[in-house]
Amino acid sequence: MARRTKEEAEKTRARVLANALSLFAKKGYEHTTFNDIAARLKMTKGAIYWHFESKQSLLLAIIDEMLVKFRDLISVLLPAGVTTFEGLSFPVVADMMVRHAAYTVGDPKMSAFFTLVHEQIRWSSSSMAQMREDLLKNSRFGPWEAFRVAVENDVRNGLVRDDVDAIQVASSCMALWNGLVRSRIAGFLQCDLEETLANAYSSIWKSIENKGA
Amino acid sequence: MARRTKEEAEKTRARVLANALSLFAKKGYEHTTFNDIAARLKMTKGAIYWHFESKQSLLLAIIDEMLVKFRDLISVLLPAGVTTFEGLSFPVVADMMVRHAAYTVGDPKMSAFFTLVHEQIRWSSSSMAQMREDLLKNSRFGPWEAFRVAVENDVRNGLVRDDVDAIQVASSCMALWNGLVRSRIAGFLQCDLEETLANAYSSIWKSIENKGA
DNA sequence: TGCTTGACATACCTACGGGTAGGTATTATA
DNA sequence: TATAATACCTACCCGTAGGTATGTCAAGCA
Repeated sequence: MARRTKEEAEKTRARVLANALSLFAKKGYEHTTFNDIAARLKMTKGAIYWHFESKQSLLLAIIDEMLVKFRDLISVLLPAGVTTFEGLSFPVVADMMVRHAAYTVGDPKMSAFFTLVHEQIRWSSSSMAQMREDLLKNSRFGPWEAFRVAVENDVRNGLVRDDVDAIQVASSCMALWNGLVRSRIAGFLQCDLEETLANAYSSIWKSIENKGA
Repeated sequence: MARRTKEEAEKTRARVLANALSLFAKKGYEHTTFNDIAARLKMTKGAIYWHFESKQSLLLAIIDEMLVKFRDLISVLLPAGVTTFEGLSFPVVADMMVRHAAYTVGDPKMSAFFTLVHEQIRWSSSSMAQMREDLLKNSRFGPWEAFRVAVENDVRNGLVRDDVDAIQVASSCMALWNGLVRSRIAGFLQCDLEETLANAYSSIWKSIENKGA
């Protein structure tokens, strides 16, 4: 076989990205070789090296692609007309995060990405330092900040008691989210994700809301 | 150097176990070589192979050792005179798990083990299947079951509303525990672990307790 | 005292995985 | 239509890590 047309090549690149994500998520980043990916695509290692200069740059391309998808999803989840997390109230953010969880486990690419990032990459490796930073900013701090800001807003507006620590609440909410989504994707969760998460967030809300107001 | 006495050899074995755990937790199981461990102990690879027939059997020995420690800890955490989880109430189990968390992050070996198990081992590998099973039974299902049984007891005794789903509550409690302890060990947690976990469990308790009783 | 065995050290084998050099046929381009 | 760039394939290099075979010397025992 020989040279393909430009759009065919673009398709090939996309197939490499998709199949690499799926394999990385299933077998682990370090235990997936270019030969594995190539075999699945009925191609050779060299072909992949033509599209991506190194294994790490392939991973980076996957992450970049998914972060775009991630940001798109966030903006879809925001209430109509709203473009930032600023000014939202806790129940709104909580509801967003419940739908976020539902979408994440429902979309194969998203749940593969979640698995990849949370279970199949050794972030402690020094070569991953930069990537780790980027991801941390985008995917972890985003929602965490949203919860924190929401609680702070609610305290200011008298909706939440002023002895409540926003950082504690945000940390708990994210721990719940990550923990439940993880168990769900790993197949351990014995109950309904959306319902469980919504109930848990509702418990937290009831315990922090200012009932005097 | 040549042959050591029997007790010296036993000490050597223990040092291998301790240093391997520490290195596995820091660099990852697969990225720690026998040479790494040996170098730290000022020994050679061959010496380690004398004590452990393979890398996996070394890991297994570490896990076995820590699971014993784990079980000891559980029995220490149980109220005086109590030997099983049966018959306990939710607040008691929650308090145990808060202290469990505090102990885990406070003990270097325990937190290294937690990191190893949760972040530095690719459980999806087929060779890990058996080990995964064992661990699942011991460390994950244990506390989860404790929470579930406690809620069921409380429902039976009228302490908790009978529309509460014990499985949902147990899953949320474990997600919180794992998520918060993880962030804490990874250095992300911006608030006090014990206080945050206790507050979160308290929120859950308030939302499920039978206030009519 | 002498032989065996235990507790290592040394040197090696082998497989594998990331990456590269060079070829090749096609396709875009002038 | 000649030429260059493209989209791959084939064959290879090389470092590394798990594992092994063998050497060595003191401890322990008869």
